[in-house]
Amino acid sequence: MRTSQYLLSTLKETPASAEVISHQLMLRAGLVRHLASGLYTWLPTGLKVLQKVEKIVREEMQRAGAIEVLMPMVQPADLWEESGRWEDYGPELLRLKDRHERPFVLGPTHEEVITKLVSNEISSYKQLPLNLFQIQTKFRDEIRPRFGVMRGREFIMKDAYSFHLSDECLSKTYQIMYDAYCRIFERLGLNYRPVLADTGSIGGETSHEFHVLADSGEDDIAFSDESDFAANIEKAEALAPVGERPAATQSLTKVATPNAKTIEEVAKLLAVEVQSTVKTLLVCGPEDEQGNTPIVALVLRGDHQLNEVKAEHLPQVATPLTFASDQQILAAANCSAGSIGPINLSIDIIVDRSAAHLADFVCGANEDGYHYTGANWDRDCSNYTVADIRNVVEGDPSPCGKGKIVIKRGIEVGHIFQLGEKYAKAMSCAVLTESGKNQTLTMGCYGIGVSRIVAAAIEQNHDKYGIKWPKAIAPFQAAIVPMNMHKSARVKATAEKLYQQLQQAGIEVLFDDRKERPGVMFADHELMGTPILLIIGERNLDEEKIELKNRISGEKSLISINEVMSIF
RNA sequence: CGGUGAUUAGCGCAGCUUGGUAGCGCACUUGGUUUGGGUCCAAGGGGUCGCAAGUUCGAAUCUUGCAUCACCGACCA
Repeated sequence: MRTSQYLLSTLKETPASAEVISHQLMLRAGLVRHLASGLYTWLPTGLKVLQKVEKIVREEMQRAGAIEVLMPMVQPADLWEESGRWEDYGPELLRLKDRHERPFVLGPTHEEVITKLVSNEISSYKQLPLNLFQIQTKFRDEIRPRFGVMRGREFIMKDAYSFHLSDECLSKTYQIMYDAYCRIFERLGLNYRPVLADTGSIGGETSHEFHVLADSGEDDIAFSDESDFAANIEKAEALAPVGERPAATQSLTKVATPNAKTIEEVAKLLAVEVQSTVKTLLVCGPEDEQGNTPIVALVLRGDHQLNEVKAEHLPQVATPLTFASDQQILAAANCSAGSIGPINLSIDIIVDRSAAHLADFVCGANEDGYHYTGANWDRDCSNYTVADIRNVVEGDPSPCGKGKIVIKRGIEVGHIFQLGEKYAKAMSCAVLTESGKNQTLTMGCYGIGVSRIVAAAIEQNHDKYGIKWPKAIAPFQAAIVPMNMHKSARVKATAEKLYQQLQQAGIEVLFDDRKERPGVMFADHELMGTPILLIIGERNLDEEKIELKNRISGEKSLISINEVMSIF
């Protein structure tokens, strides 16, 4: 490709709306352009990268035995009513009507369509197991699209769905997909980790996320510093403190804490450690038959944070987690937020394992402006249950039993689930078994955020000059950068000849034939992250040499023109 | 959805307080200059100032409404 016939579209200035580095560089290097909130056009260079990612994903999926299909992005609403997700999915599901006023959705995912397809096409156990995948545009009407293509509303995803007669068979395919995902991210050249994950609204038991490690990631991942353990913080278990709870030594005392509302203020006022206080959060429980919403108290140690996902798994807590309103707090605790405590509270009380291990702690007195000191479980408050409802923090013992927790940020680029029968049951996806019995299938589903990978790769591979693409996904393998070609016939002839040679060898090379100053060319190619620059100048031509510059290592070397082909 | 802020040339911004010919830098075009790290000089093209209504002789500027975009959003018990 010659730059004179290409759309480079590099920018010197960073558009103001780009927050994270990958978004800024994708705009500056001419990979994408913003169209509307969460919607992006892929320019030629960006599309090349996207297609390389797709190619690797496709090859590895095929190698793992999955077969490619392509399903519509627009899907009839009745499919979603059949699965129950028309109600469950919420406003992220974009709903629309055709000219006949028939309701449709823009597919945020394709469980319904694939399950329908398989239930129509497959009727015998002999046709199983089956693993189908597609690379398709998805649409999710995100509350808050951000970070460019990292969290866009429209995005490209590889999604695969496997169908089985037994859970053993599903587990086997799940493991094959797990291994395939590892190969994919290795081939992409990314620093990634598989981590244990919550199955979320999709349901099912076993689930792993694949994260690219980067400070700008939106997820917190808990690692063990001594083992391979890694889990999304949503899922990482906080173990109960070891040993017996210390005995009570203080008596319960009500103290005035005027204007001290936050844990920090109360702890400071009473001159105690934040760790020896508890905070009490009031949340809504599931509605009963009369339409009343019970209020539930969640008690945490003062320095800990509530884990919403863990809380939502409790039967007493409504999903999605909803905090009690000021009126509900007043009705349930007879005080305002800031003075709530578990003692003499006549609602369900769920205490985190760490908070339940405290003795002589400080808590709200359910009276505005007062707290208790010297509070003790069982003696002062006995009507409670204990559960794991907090986020793990750095230094906690790892739930695997080895080492301590370390927390890093990650970008979720893959997620694999064992779905079970949820969709197969709802959509009557069954086959006849060997014994002639009708049996509902069990399913797995496996996603990779293809467009997000492009952004994640940049987050992990850049410097102050621009992108440093991993070799496997660089838009061009090399660029020819001639110095003052329009003045030097020798430089021009050498560049043209080299361009021919590289092209004939099937190497993707960008020939910078613009009449630009060297600095402009260097800056553009470094911004675009081309791994190898072939710099041709009068300076080295007498020795029949050109200069080689490696974008990743920054190394420069001289190489004989005849040897150029050998480096690819 | 709530809070905050923004919207003026392709991009980054000034002008608005105090209403009166719409500006700067980058990018773009032309000519010259320079040529191994984002040259310099000169001339030029490009705008219904987000949309609508109002106030006014006159609105980018004041008022109201709407739209779009961005940032923040249990963390408080």
